[in-house]
Amino acid sequence: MFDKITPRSEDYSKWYTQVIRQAEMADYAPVRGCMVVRPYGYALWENVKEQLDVRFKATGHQNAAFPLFIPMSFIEKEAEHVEGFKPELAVVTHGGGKKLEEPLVVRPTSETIIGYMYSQWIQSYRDLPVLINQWANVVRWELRPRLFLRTMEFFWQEGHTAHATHEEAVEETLRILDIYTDFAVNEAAIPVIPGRKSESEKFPGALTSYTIEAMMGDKRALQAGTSHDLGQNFSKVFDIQFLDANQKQQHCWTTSWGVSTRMIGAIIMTHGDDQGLVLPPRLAPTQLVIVPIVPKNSEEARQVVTQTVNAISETLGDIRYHVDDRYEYSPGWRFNEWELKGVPLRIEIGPRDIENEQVVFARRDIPGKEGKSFIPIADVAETATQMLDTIQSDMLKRASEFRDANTFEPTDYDSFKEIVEEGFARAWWCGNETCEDKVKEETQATIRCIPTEQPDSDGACIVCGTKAEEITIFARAY
RNA sequence: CGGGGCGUAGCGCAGCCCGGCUAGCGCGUCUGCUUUGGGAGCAGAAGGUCGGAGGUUCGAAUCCUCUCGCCCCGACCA
Repeated sequence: MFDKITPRSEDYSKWYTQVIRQAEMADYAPVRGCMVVRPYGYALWENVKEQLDVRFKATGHQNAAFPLFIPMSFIEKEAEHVEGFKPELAVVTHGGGKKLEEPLVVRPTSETIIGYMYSQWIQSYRDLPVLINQWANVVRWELRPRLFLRTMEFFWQEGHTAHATHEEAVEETLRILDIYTDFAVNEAAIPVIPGRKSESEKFPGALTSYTIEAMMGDKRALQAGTSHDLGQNFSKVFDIQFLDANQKQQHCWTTSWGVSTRMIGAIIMTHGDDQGLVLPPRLAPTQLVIVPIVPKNSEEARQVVTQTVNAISETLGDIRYHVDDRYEYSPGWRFNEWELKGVPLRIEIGPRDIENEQVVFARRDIPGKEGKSFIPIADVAETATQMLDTIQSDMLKRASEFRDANTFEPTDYDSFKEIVEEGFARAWWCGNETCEDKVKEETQATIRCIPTEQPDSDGACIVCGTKAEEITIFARAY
């Protein structure tokens, strides 16, 4: 049933896979590169979905569903888009036993088919903006899959909007980036850096791509969400036009944005430790687990424990709790199981506690004795609610400190090259692609983003030394 | 596609180099008894087309040929 988990320091990648499988988040499917999201992993994903969905709806978006299949010719319409996605397409050539007239692409993303529909739905400036999101699965033929981070089929939300002006589209793109940042920081307890992608890293077909970048436990970067200003690139090839108030035909300005099941991977790698998962209380499927401890030879003691557990449970209100009364497993076994699964808070209740009218609280984010405390039975509900909040904010604090401690500001290229192996490098960049390529070639690090927040001053490019206007985050990425 | 590793019980592995009795071990499962405050103990039991095909041989998990699949590391990527 259980194996000792490989410590992160020994082999981070092994640790990651073992945690996912042993905590029953996901399993490998019989098809290469595909995964099965198991109930525990899916419950976490549902909480992610819910929190994002609430935010989308609060900003006027509606959900809809578009087809899984896209005519090949659609993908080929936008030059950069084809070039970017062609290598990773899954293509259906046969259907119903016959060769198809035109091959169908299994959607890798839906700008094209949604753009096609928008061209039919939008006639007038009065139809704008169109603000639609879809929760869907998409397929990209990845060469090197990794559970949650990069699977051939993955689940995500993709928002697609159309606007009358570029200003509005930019505003929308940045509004979503704010939503993603807010979600990552306040729900997932992941500190992220919002910013702009470089030309070479942007979405194929976009004018500008924005991203939130996070640092994982092995100090590598992970793109946790993206929001794209598509300009008029898609509206021109799909003919999404409207008549403005001055009776002039104009092309729409469109955006697209997405967060995927990769977010689960980000949560695992930001917070997990050598005991397993550590889930942020706000997203954890189970926030609190109660582990009753009973002696088998005393029916009476057993009943007292059960009654106390029941009484406490009734006071817990909105807390997502679970009582683990599998007495066939020893208490130690159950403790370890819930630690592996990352449940933020555990309550232990045995006869000894009941005598003292108290219970034991154990915080998942502080392993061992330091995370344990005795709480009077009467105060359980109130303390649990407070402690979950504390755990949530402590997790964010810890992750932020870790990131900051591993973010460096090198001043010359030699130290930059060393430092970028060890974490994030914040450095000036002249904006020139040759400098970007040189870094990539010599260090494997890429430009993760040009942060939205910039200092007032100018500087010298870390690579070529010429005048640079923007501070840039370089790092090795997933 | 290049480099590496692995397919033997539900899971993890040994056996293979050097062919030979009935294919082992650990975990899990089932039964019984004892246990329960950090992954319980004892006793018993069930569980196998050795990834697939072909070949060599009196005899193949083991040797040869072909084949399928998966994992890890690189190039591509949310």
